[in-house]
This record gives sequence, C-alpha cells and structure tokens, in this order.
Amino acid sequence: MRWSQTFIPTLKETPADAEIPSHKLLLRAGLIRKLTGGLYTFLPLGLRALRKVEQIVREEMDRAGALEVLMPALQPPEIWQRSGRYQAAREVLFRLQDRAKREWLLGPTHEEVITTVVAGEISSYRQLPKNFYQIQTKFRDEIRPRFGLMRAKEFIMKDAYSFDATDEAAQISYRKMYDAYARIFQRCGLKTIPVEADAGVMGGKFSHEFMVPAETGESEVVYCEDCGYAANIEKATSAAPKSEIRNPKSEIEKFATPGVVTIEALAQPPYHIPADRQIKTLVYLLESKLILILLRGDHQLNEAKLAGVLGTTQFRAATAEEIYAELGAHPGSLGGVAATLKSGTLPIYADEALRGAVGMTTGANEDGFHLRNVSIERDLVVQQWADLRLAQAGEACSQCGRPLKVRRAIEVGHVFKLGTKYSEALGALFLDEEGKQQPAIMGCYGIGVTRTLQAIIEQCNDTDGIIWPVSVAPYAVCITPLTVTADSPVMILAEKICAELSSHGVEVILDDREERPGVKFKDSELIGFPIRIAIGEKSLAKGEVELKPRAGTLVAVKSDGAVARVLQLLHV
RNA sequence: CGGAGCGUAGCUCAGCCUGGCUAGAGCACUUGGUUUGGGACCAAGACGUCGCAGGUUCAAAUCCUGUCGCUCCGACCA
Repeated sequence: MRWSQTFIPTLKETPADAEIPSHKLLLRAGLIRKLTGGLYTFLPLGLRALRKVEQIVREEMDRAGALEVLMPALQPPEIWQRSGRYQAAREVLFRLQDRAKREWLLGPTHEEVITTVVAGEISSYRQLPKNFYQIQTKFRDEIRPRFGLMRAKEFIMKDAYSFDATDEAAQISYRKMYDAYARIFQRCGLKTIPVEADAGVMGGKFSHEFMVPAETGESEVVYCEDCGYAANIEKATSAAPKSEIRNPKSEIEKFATPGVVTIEALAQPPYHIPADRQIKTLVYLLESKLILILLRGDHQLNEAKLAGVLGTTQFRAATAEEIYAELGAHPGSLGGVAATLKSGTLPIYADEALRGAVGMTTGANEDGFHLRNVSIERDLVVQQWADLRLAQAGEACSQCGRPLKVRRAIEVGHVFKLGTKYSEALGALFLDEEGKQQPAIMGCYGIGVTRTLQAIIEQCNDTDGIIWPVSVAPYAVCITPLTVTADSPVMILAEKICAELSSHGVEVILDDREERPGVKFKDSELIGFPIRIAIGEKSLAKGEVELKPRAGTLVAVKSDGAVARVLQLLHV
C-alpha cells in the first residue's frame, strides 16, 4: 500500500478531549475519529489493527472447537422478559420502536438469543456439547462513556456460549475457553493476569476475568506475589489482622463527643481511639426495611459481597432522613448496640473481622454521643456474620498470609460458568441418557475486542507513539524513501523491496509522500510500525538501507539483504 | 443523577474578569519561491452563524437566564 493512496490523518497535537495515553494515540495516529461521546469511526489504519485482533480471536475460538455464528443486534423484548433481565438490565438497554409502535432493543449481549436458538434445535445429549461464538457490535447505554474505546455506547465484542449435558462437561468447556483466552491475549502481545471475579447478577458461580495491568484501568486487582492469588477487588478476600484487645470486661460507657461524625475525628485528640477499635455502622435499605452493616472502623464495605450475602442487588444506602426516622440519630453517631435501638432489633450483618471484638467504640444512636467498651457478642445481636469488607493493600493474603498488593487494570475478557439460569428460563432442554429432561448447563465467555485493541496501545507505547506488536500492527513494515521522485534510484529500490516483502506475505506500507524526512520519521514512530526501512541517497551510495525496529536500535544492512533480514526479524 | 471544568477557524488555544474599532495566534490547508536525513523558511491567500435560544444594553465572544454538547471526579455499572 502506498501512503498517499490510503488515509492516515495524523495529528501533531493532542485533541483536547483525550485523557489517557491510548486514547490520545488512537486519535493522533489516525486510527479512529469520534462521532460523538462513546461513538467512534474506525479509519483505515485502525480498522486493519482491529481486524487483526478479531482474526486472532477467531482462530483461537475455532481451535478450541467453538462454532462461529452471527446473531441479530436488534432483539425483541419478549426473550428478555422471559429471562427476567428486561427489568434487571433495563438501565443499560437501548430501546426503540418500529413504525407499528412495537418495542425493540439493541442487544447489549446475546444469552437470550443463543439460548432461544439452542432451545429450538437441541433436544438430545447426543448433540452436546456445543459452543457458539460471534463477533458482533453490542450496545449499552453506559452512564458515562469514557476513555475512547474503553467504555463506549457501541463496541465490538466476541461472545461465546457453551452448552453442556453435565457439570463435568461444563467444567471442561470452561477450561477450554480459559486456555484459549490465555493464548489470544498472548498472541495480541498483551500481558494479562487472570483473576477470580465476582459473578454478579449473571447468576454464575464460577468466573475469571482477564486483566491488563494499567494505571488507567477502571478495575482493581488484588494479588499476592508469593502464592499467585489474584482476584478482582469485588471478590478478593483478605485476612484482617486482629485488633489489639483492651479493657475486655468493662461495662459499656456513654461519653460525649460533640460534633464528632467521622471515624477519623474519633481517632484524633482528645479521643485517641484508633480506627481499628471503632465499629463502623452503615444503614442500608433492603426491601423497604432498614438493615445495619457493621465493619471495623478502618475497613470499607464491599457492596458486591453484600449483594452476595443478601442474595440480591436490590438494596441501597439509606438516606439521612430514613436513618433518623428509625434510629433517632444522624450518620456519624450510629451504632448497633441493642440497648440503643428504638425497636430493640434491626437485622445486623457484621463483617468477620469484628468477630469476638471487645472494648470497641461505636455510636450511641444519639447525636453527639458514643459508647466505649462495647463487646460485639455481648452487646449486639448479630443476625449474620460474613466477609463484607473490601480487601486492602498490605493485608494478609487469605491463602498464604503474605501481604497483598492492589493495582489497577483493564478488564479485557471474562469467562463465566452460568449454570442453568437461561436454559431453564428459555427452555433449552434436552433428554439425557435415561430419557430425563434436563436444562443445558451453560457458560458464557466475552472479550471486548475494541477494548482489547486500546489496551494493547495502552500497554505498548512510548513518548514517540505506539509500539505495535507484529501480530496486530496495521502494517508490519513501513518503507520510507527519502526521495520519492519516480525513477530515482532511491524510489526504485524502495519499490523493489516493497514488492519482494509483499510477495513473502508481509504487509508493507510505502511512504511515498513528498514530505521532509523528519515528518515521515515522526509519523512512522507515532503510528508504531514494527519495522521501518529508511532509504536515502547517502546510505544508498554505500549500497545500504537503514533498518529500524520500532522498539530496537537502527542497523545499516546491504540493500540486497534487507528483505531477508526483515523476514528474520518478523519470524516469518 | 451530584460536583467541577470547557464550548471562539480543520486542530491546539488567546481574547471574556473590566462590554466598544474590521475577532486573533500557532499548526494544518491553497499558490509561488527557497530548502531537503528528524515535525523547514519567506511571501501571498482561503477558512468563523464566537455551541444554540432568549434577555440586559446605544453597543454582547465578553454580562444575565435557559438549553444542548464535550471532558473530568463521584455515584452507578449483567
């Protein structure tokens, strides 16, 4: 391809609305352009890289035995009503009407569609297992699209759905996808960490996310360098150190704390009560009733874990008014001590780290007062103990006891064991060997293809621009003749090398623009072609061309050996 | 949805506080010339409903109100 024949609008300056490196580079290198927030056009170069990622995904899905299909983006609400997600997921659904006023939605995912297909076509265990996948545009009404392709209203996703007759078979399907994902991201040149993940309301029991470590990521990963434990922050557990025990037997004592409404304030003079000796009392509203959540003062609630304990996501933090009406005090003065509760009881969910805690301080349910010498088992009625807290860096790994670390990451893939939620709801049933009707056991497996592309750029760049891994580069080689006059020796050689590389299947772009060398060099580095071959009068006089790997050092090679050297570098 | 910021040329931005000549700069673009191994130089030129609507005023890019859009933080997020 000749540069002048394609369309690569590079930018010298960074567009004002890009914030993170990969987003800036996507725009500056002329890969994408924004139509409006969360919606982007892929320009020729960006599309080439995107197709490379798609093809790697496709090859590995095929290798793993998955079967490619293509499902409609436009879907009828009925199947979503049957699965129960028309309500559960209504916030993210783009909904529309046709001319007959009939309702439709743009699919944010395709469990309902594929399960409907399978329900109609599969009726025997002999037809299982099956795994169907597609690479399709998905639509989600994101609250806040951001960071370019990272979180968009419309994006390309690979999703696969497995159907198995038995639990054991489903485990095998899951494992195959897990292994395929590791290969896919490796081939894309990405370093990923597979982490245990919260299955959320997808209804699954078993789940891993593939994370790309990056400061700009939207997720947080908790990991242990010693034993290899790694989990999404929503799922991660930790062993909290026991707080020091003092005054174990003393009676509860009420004391005045005028104006004190934070853990931090109570830790300061004149009170000097360390955060880990305070009980934090949170009030939530569950099915229009208040519940109390108790944590140690230095811990934070993990709402995903709370959802798991409550068995629903239909809860929220209570408002100050709701709290005052029931407890007679405002946030900052709340506590779960039975004697201070108006009704005597409220359902109390307490974090495990508080088990056995004595000599604690908590709110008195009276503004301006706290209680000290509280023994949680003696003075409170805990309905349920559970792991409710957010794991923090430095806490002990629950597997090996070594300190945990936390870092940000971009989620690029997610594998779920779904179970039978959708197959039951949508009738994907089959007859087993005994002639008994069973719902298929499902798994679902997603890869954000457009997000993966951006994650590659986020991980592979320097101050000059992108550094494409060869496997996903829009072109593997950029030939940069410094004289472009037709029939000049430089241009003739450039064209010869271009033709030879092409005949070996190498994708080459020839920068035939009448630009000064500096402009061409800067552009090629900004875009990040893995190898650049510069040909100028000076080097040609010595019978040489310059070969510059994007991430390596420049070498001069004899012009007739250039092609062989490039092929070697590309491992073709 | 709460908080903050920004909308002026294709891009990056100045001008706004303190209203007043014909609305500016750099980059990019067109033409001519000079240059030619790391984002050249000179000259000439083209490009604007100052986001939109309303208001105040003799006069609005500038002040006020509303509205739309964008960005960031938070909330939220199968």
